[in-house]
Amino acid sequence: MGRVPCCEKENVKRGQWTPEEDHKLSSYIAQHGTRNWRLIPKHASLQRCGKSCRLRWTNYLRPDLKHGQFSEAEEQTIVTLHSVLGNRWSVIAAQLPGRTDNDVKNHWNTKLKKKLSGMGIDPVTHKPFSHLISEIATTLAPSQVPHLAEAALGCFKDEMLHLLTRKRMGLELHQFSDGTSPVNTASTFIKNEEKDETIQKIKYGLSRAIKETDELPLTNKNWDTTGGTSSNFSGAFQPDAEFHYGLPSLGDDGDATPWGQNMCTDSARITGDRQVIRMNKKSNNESIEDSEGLREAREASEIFNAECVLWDLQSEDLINPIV
DNA sequence: AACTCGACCAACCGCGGGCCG
DNA sequence: GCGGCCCGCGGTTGGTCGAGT
Repeated sequence: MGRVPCCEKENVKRGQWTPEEDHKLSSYIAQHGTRNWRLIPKHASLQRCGKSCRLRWTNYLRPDLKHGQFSEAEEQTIVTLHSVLGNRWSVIAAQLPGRTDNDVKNHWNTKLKKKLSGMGIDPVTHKPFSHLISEIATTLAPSQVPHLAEAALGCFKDEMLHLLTRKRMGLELHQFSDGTSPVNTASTFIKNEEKDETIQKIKYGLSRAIKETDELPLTNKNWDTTGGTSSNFSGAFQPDAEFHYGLPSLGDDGDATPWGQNMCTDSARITGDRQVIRMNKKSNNESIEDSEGLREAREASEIFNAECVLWDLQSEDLINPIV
């Protein structure tokens, strides 16, 4: 049995709200409150369904809403809470006065996810991508290991490019040690003609790293999963000096957090938001899950990651209690 | 100048839970 | 206990704008 529609679709206007409609709704709510959304459009002479009125009010017209840019503090709060709560946007928004769940969700999907990816952090688990690779690698059968490099290239391209360009970025970032954000992104430092070479280096380095790791005794294959937020993947990832890059210690000790720094890489910036999501889904489904055993690895990884978050969350920091 | 493409965000959709008769 | 209604939530879509070509 289908759900009963919230209103008759025929006589209901949809799409963008006009200033007149906004005014009608605001005036009505100012006088009568928001007791029954189904009746509000009728009483306010609006050809909208109650649901649309409720959304318009809660997401846009409410007088206590903030409409400007998210501050760095707000962004950090979102990321911190998301690492604990996941996509519970309403709970996260409750900690940010003047922000709606829709605001938070949109900001996350359009900005913060890419920001984290550009910093080499998986926005789902809030762990460095390299952590995930290392965990997957430790669970693979030797015959499966050769496929990891290719799969990882698809899934963690941003991370790899970030690692490979970090030296140059580091030089540039030092110029902004006063806390201001650098304008240029990592990609700025990669000339187009260098990219092919870079990818070849990634392939080579990753393959060698995996190969060497596979030859290690089992007890040495765990590349630090002790809960630190910096990754020791670089420890295994050093087939030669040129490939010895460490991840920054992102926010775990309260400093050196490159939060205000736009570290998105090319692939994160030039791809449309919806396409990013679809690409990620595709690569997850086709590259990782196609390889049996990798799925188990991912599940194990999720269990592991559930216990670790990037930023410690103190309950006294919260505005509203989280249930 | 025209076109394309990505970023952004408002709005929609459908589901689930709570309340009430 | 059941069904209908309302509301809140999270995922998704579509329109608009601006930058790049």
